[in-house]
Amino acid sequence: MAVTIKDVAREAQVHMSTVSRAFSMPHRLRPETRTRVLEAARRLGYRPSRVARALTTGRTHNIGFIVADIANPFFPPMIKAAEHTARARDYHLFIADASEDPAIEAELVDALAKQVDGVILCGPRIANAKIERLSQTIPIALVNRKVDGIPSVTIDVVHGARVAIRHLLDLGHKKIAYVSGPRQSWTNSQIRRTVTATAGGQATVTVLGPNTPNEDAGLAVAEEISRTGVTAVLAYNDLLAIGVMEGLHSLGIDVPGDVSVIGIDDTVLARLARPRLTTILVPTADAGTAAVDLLLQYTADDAELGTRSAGHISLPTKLVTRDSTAPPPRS
Amino acid sequence: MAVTIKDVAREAQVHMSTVSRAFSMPHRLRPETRTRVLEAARRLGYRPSRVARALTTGRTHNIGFIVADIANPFFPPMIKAAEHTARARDYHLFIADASEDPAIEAELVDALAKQVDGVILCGPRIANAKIERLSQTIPIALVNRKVDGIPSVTIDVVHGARVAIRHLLDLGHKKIAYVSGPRQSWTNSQIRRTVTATAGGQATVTVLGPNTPNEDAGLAVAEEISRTGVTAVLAYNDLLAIGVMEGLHSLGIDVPGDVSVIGIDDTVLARLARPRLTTILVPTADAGTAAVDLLLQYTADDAELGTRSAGHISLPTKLVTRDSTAPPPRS
DNA sequence: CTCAGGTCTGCAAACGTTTGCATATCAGGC
DNA sequence: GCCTGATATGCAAACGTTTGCAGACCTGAG
Repeated sequence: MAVTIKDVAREAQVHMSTVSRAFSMPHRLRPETRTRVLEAARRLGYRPSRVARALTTGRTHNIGFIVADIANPFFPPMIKAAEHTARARDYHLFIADASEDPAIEAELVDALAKQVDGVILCGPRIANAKIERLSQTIPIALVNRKVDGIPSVTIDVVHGARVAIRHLLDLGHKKIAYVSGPRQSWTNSQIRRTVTATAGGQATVTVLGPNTPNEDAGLAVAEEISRTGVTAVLAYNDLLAIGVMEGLHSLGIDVPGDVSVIGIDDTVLARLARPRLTTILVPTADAGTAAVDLLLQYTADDAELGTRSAGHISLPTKLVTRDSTAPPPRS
Repeated sequence: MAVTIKDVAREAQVHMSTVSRAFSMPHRLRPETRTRVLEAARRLGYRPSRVARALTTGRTHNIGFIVADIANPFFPPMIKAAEHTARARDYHLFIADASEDPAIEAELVDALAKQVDGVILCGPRIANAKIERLSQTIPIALVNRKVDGIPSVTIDVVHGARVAIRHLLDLGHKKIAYVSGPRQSWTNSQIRRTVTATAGGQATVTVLGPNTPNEDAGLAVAEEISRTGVTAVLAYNDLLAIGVMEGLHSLGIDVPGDVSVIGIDDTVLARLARPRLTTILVPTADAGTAAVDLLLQYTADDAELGTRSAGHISLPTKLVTRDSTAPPPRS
């Protein structure tokens, strides 16, 4: 039914293989033949079947993109950027949502493996060992996780967290809470460590969590925050931070008058929330683009010869000061 | 390198075809043989190649999902729901972002056509005629557009808009503006028509636009709003509404004191914005699920026999009253 | 014991490409 | 006019499945 290479061959009075070459190695054809073929193809509306092509070449020109939660506003800009760069390189993107579940995530990699040239794991929740095992099967690139020998783009959240905490210290806060994210998140442990290290002797740090990184969890943790008596909160992401703000508000606690709140990611929400959320800007779109390029470069290297070079890119962060932070109340 | 059906056949001492049948028609095998094959497959970690399978069966078990703008918070919940239901039916989802551009959208359908069983167009920007033409090539399902003979899920935005306008009329507004969305949006024209019809003689309606449905466009249109002297605004979506609110705010115009604002979609943003945005709830996740099911049902019908039944589903909307609407100022 | 009918499994073609190899064509040097 | 060496195109196998067809085997009835 669909028009195949054979139809074009007949139309252009050449062999299939010539048609094939007209697309994949045009310079090997006599100009005259080439245009005749291309013309015939155009007339018939021929599009090569990527499926058939994949079967012989072993390259699907597809990429799998697995995220922890599509609905988390952190991801869409990244997905969008990744899709655009992939398309510019003539690749298509499979997308899959792992629902913050390591088992689903691993299963998705396996399920996709046979029809993609590589997989990008965004904010993976699976263990390093498992990632290493999976990457023997299929090229993998990582966002927000660093594993030796595997291409990855990380975000310099250590710097971000340090700046955030310094900002709070400068304002005079002595009791700070870190509202932790998911246990399996690499970013989360990076932040936690940085927070305590940076606060040093200058402030006490309470860690609350782990939490699912959404607004509801933030709401739920607000009560605990009020009990600890801290005057400032850094949250794993904007969603949690916003939940915390709502929660505190409904407890009659003023932000930033009584408690300062800082988020991470600088999603759309941060600008919209009231008070406008002070947060750490994370270049998610750049991360998406970089991940695709890193993966493609990795797959282009010759695996047989073991010449694969796992690139690594680190993206900068910066503090965006808005209205949710202020000096602690004097008491 | 990857383990194929042949390896399993050798391991289980049967012919390839038997292995194939062990997966696709297990009941046709002697139980003993079946378990022997399945066991061998498990031991070798065999996964059938969807690519090869697609070549013979003509079914890829993939769906293309094309949206106008991934970063628009209207879409992620829909994508998420679509991906989950697709997966539950053993399908994978290609995602593509058309950047609000009809030409790109059409090109994406063509590009994807050869490796999917069908395409879902969300908020298509292409003309009906073009959609009809494309759907001869490949099964298409529509979200937020209705075309004869093509499965679609629409959202009862007519009801939503009517209720929104009545709400404004009830509050006593006499001069209302509709901040229009993209020209090619079907939803947009539905709303515009409903707004003027509902306002009837009770209020004057000014239409502002068309606009790209994002915050910046809303911001830009605020000035024009203040010039028209309207006391209430309905916007094509939450993004525009929020932009409008910001814009009005920076012009020193109070919402809802001076001007009431209503959005559409009830995205996360609506709850977060200050004042909290009155808006029309749209069940996006349901739409995603329904679209996948409609499409699969449509592709399952036998095209040769012309027995395809294009299902149509309409989803209800409702008004969510928050803080951005109030009676007009008495002057 | 034979044979019909059913159940199970092997055989090989087909799906739409790509690609190494073989063949045909051609230009140019002698 | 013949040979050499490109250059251009055809040929056919291969990629990993599925599936219609056919052969092998078995059961039970006559």
